[in-house]
Amino acid sequence: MTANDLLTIRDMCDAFDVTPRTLRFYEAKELIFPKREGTKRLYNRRDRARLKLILRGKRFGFSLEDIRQLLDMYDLEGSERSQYLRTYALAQERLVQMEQQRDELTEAIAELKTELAGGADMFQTYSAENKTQSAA
Amino acid sequence: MTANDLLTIRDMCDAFDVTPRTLRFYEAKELIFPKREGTKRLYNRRDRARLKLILRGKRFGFSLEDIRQLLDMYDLEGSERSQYLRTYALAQERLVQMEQQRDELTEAIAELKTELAGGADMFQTYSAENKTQSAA
DNA sequence: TTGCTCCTCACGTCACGTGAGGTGGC
DNA sequence: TTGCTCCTCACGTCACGTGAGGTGGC
Repeated sequence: MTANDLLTIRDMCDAFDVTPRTLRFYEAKELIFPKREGTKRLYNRRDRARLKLILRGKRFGFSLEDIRQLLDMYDLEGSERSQYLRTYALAQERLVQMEQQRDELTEAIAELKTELAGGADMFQTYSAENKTQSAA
Repeated sequence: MTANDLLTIRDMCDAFDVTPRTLRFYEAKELIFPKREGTKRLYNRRDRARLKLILRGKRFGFSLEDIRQLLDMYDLEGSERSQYLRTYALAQERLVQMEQQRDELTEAIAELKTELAGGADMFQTYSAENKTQSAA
């Protein structure tokens, strides 16, 4: 089972493209629990699975606290059904927020493009008003 | 010139949908400079123009420090040409970043939708792996 | 006197970044 | 002994939120 060997913090950083500080921070927030060999951290297959989910949750915009609770829920292995419903509801909420965020971004992009294309810059109006006022 | 009358902090909050704390924060960061009547702040037409630009800059994803520098540039009214080029360059950079951000969001949305549609939840894989490991 | 709005600290939040200073094993 | 990697505080960052405690004018 070579897939279960232990990785150092450096290995983890290279594999998941995160900093050591990030891994230590997630541990302080009780999201991952690597073993220790003396003072050094060692990450096994389970730690890697958790980190993968953490990073995925982040991409969806969940807070670390939300992610921790979801992870804990599944560790307890309580009622599968209620867990599923809770996760589903949270995911739905997030989806709506993400779509709204995307729409706002799309709008802002269009706005900025229009200004750039028009040869106008962001502060044209302000600059003009400023002069009008000075002249008044 | 009724457009130049002075607004209280409350008026400003209502007009721009921000909190008093936000206005005081922007002032501490030297982005706006309302007059004082005793201890109370009073915002004139120019303060309003600046706030409008600040909020617009934020929508484009500029940091408050970036916005402050852009605002200062136009207050100095130096070389119009160089100012324009600088603003244009910054806007171009931001546009690229915004489009990238939008693409990432769009991807994440699609991913989350797929999972929700498949009846799978975010943690299905983890839950399954966890059991496999327990059983091993 | 009571309420309301305004004010100034100043600590808290979120997800880390960034030194400072120290240890372990090749 | 020198280097490299790892470690633990602990303060800094960004854009505010959130009380605590106090003042002014109707």
